[in-house]
Amino acid sequence: MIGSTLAGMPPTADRPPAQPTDGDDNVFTRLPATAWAVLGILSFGEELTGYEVRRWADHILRFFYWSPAMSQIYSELKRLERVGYAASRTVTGEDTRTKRVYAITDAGRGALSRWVEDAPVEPPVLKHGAALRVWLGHLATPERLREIVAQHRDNAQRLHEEAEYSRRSAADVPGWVYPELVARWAARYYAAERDLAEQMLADLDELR
Amino acid sequence: MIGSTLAGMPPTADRPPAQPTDGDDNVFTRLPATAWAVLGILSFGEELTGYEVRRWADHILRFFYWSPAMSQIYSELKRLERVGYAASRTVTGEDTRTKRVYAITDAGRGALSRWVEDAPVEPPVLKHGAALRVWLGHLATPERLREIVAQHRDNAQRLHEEAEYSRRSAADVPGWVYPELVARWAARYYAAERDLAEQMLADLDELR
DNA sequence: AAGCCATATTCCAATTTGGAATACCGTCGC
DNA sequence: GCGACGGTATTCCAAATTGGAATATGGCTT
Repeated sequence: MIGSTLAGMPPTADRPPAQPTDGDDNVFTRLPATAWAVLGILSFGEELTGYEVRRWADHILRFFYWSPAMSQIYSELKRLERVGYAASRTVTGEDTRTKRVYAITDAGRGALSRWVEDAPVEPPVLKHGAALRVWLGHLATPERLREIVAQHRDNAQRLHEEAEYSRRSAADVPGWVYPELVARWAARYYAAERDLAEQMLADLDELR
Repeated sequence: MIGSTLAGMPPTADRPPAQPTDGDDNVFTRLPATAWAVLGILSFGEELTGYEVRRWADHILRFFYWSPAMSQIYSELKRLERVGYAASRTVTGEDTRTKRVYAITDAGRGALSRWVEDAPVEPPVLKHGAALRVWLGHLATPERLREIVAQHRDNAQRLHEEAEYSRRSAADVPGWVYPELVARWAARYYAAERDLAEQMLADLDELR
């Protein structure tokens, strides 16, 4: 028993529990991608309220990254301020109600740059409900299956158009080459998604 | 004040808080998609341990839905058993160690069928780290940006091949038409993803 | 003035994730 | 036959993340 507890022990016993890893990055740079996304919105230079950050995310980010939860945006902003990557001040116009606006700091810009440059390239996270349900096709009627895929195709088409619209808006703003580029990518992505759905429909029809 | 509390009240006040909605589905059918995914794996008929469920997920599901966390699989299995959609028994071969295997129940199959048939078609959830970073291209060197996208392209190519392999395996199993169909879809999806990355690279080059 | 919509923020309960920890078993080399 | 290693099997815990309700306030209509 004593032998086994000693021998079976993985080599964790001699490590400190928290493990601040390399000297390069301190604890603060270990932020979830969502934090970087929020900071990224701020990196375009404007002072924004949490509400406005959300709208930006709704306009552009949603095509390729995460649909925002209000609560999370606000908590991320607080965290970013806590680690010094963002600074906030309250704005109190006399007739407008007081609100808190956030801006990126130099430290924040530096850290964000480092993240963009250095973070490992991870495969995208995909949760494709329509595909999941076709996978379970043996439990549904062929008609319903078609409907699901057709509706997904229509969703993709709509998103394609919205991304295209977003691309055109970005094209008007000087210095927004990269947002425009990504919007173009997104437009193509959703067009592909639509075509894939169409092919899936054809495959489903062939099954009968 | 009294007037406002009455008038400003959204129409929630007269509803019971839990809201079991329609007579059709009871509280139990309100499960997260992950639960349905796990139940879906069981719906192919075999008795599986949590560990085996995970391997199935790794083989097929990961291409279009969620990469599994062990802990979650086990807790989902427990929940599925609690609501009567799965049943478990312990297996104790004399030389093998005891383990717990789960199987889908009739109630589970019925509920899963209803979910596949009736659940609303929601747009896929996408978290595309590479796109996020290109969007922040103004903070990185063009070289590094290229590297990120190129690496993403290679990832996509690899996933394309793996999905293709998965498709071929599924083709051998009788009754796996739908898994095969979805694997084919996944293979195409990752091929498209690879091509989109290639186009993005071309766009990046044009920028200079 | 009432009602509604957009702005702005907070709170809470779940869900979901990631990963460490803990076993046990087979086998391969020695 | 024993020690190391890798695959099987499960549990636990701390965070991260989500969704949505709740709470305001200002501005615009009607």
